[in-house]
Amino acid sequence: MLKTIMPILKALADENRVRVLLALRGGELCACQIIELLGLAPSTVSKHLSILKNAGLVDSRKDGRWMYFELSQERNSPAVEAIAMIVKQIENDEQIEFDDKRLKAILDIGPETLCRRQAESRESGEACCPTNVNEVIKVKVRNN
Amino acid sequence: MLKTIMPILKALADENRVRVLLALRGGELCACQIIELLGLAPSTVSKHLSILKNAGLVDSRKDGRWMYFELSQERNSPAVEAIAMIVKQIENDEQIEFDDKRLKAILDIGPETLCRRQAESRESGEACCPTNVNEVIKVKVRNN
DNA sequence: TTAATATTTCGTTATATGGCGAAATATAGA
DNA sequence: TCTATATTTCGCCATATAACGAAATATTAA
Repeated sequence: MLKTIMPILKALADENRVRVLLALRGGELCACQIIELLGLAPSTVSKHLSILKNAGLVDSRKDGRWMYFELSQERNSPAVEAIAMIVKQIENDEQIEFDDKRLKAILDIGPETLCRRQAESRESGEACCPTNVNEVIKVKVRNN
Repeated sequence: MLKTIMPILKALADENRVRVLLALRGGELCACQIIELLGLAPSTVSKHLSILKNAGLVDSRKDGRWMYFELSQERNSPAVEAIAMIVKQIENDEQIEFDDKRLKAILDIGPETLCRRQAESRESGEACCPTNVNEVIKVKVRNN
């Protein structure tokens, strides 16, 4: 049905949302972990996650103060088919490999420490670390 | 690669462009036939077609004054995989069945007659016939 | 060559979308 | 209960996008 697949296709039309879906390949993530991965404001990431959820691409569960998101598990749904199609095409992508590495580091910290650090950096007004390959390249160029 | 699939995903995020892709299931179509199907201005449709082409979703060939568009035939390309995913999910859609019926009628006319009629209706300022199911429903409601 | 015409390009406008910060909400812990 | 805090909602702004009509382009036919 067009009416069900259009929200899915619209949700997939943003690079940051696609990065979220691919980050969730390895299993569920807490909102603060996704915020850290993308390096965007919490309110922005929350909006992205609600778009993914409304399209049926992700499910969420609440655990105390933390919200966890995972890829939709609904078998043969248009959403799951769409995710599979993207995952199949995304091999050897520089940005995604970069995300995967950062994600490992983020997962090592654990949500509590991560959230505390995020709160500190917000208060101090410090810039976030680069979260996509282009930014890294820019930083490199600037340092030359 | 994100850099190649993002243009594809962005191209798919518009309902009119998805309708074009599905209309092309049955084989190539002339620009004027697609214009008639969507009921949009030629310049608008031309833009949609260039977006589909730049994303690798359709190919085009020129035959005199006519431009023909067809689904990309590149085996195992991300674009073709994406189209296959959509076609698989789109069974029994009201809008698409409606488009398929209109398309048959449009194909019966032939490009020459069709283009002449389009030129006439542009000069006279006449409204196009409804080209999506919602418009048909609206017209019905208005006539009650 | 000139006129007609199918399509594209360009400029404009209205709406949609992505981003942020501030405020609201909900929950854990003191 | 009161405070801290993880997330969402809201309001705003800047940019992106879809639509149109007019003008440009390319090709056929006279």
